[in-house]
Amino acid sequence: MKSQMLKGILEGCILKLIEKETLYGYDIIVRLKEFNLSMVSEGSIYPLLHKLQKAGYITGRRVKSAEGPMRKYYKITDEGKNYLDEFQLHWRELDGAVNQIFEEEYDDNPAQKRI
Amino acid sequence: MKSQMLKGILEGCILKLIEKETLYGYDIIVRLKEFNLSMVSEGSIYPLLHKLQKAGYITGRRVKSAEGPMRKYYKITDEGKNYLDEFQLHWRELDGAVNQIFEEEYDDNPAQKRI
DNA sequence: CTCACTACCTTGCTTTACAAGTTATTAAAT
DNA sequence: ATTTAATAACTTGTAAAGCAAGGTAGTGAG
Repeated sequence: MKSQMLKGILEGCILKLIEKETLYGYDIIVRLKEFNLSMVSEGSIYPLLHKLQKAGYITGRRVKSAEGPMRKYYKITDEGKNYLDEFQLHWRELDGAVNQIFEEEYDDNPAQKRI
Repeated sequence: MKSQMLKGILEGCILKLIEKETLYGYDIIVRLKEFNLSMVSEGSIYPLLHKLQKAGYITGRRVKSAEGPMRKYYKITDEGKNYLDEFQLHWRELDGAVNQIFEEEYDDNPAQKRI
């Protein structure tokens, strides 16, 4: 997947993941990779998490881990939920517009092409 | 629509529009607005067209117009078509990933939630 | 003791997008 | 004749986004 396609969208995705369940940064990276967003790396995620926290969309708290250094768990705020709703609307608009532009023709029977 | 969601995607969209038919910059802006990509403006489009031309993905030629100054019509190249195919693959991946993350639960009957 | 995995963070760079301006042509309105 | 509006292309300066490449540190296995 190309990286420069992600601008702005990554923010919404990690906010959505945090909305579903409280997560820490490293875990978010692992999960995004599971969703085939393979290009996301720590240099993208951690600064974004700090930005979201500064904006008041998430809150973080440090928790000791038995398997490594301390984890910083993030939780979404009410403001964050509002922002996420907005993002979702914008994403749907963008998604619809781009898919409309790239819409395929029905080549197997052009005469009966659907409208 | 929010503007910062567009990074990278705008490029693919205008390349696709040029693939469908030879277009000039001003017309591309009008068409993108018709697709509800209302935030696109000249400051985004013209530099992008120059970048695409420099990369060899499109070629431009100036044509006189009866309704105003000269138009610069752009046509996609074979290289541009290859690049567009790549873009389309990447877009589908991104689209699938994001929609999976934002997938709604089937609240009306959680017990029979689809897999 | 070293290696690998986990976990967080920062610096510096490139790319992207866009607001706000400029210039110029045509046609309609004043 | 002059202003206005629409058309059409372009540039400058700025902000934002993403990421590679580094660093630091804890845990556990070999």
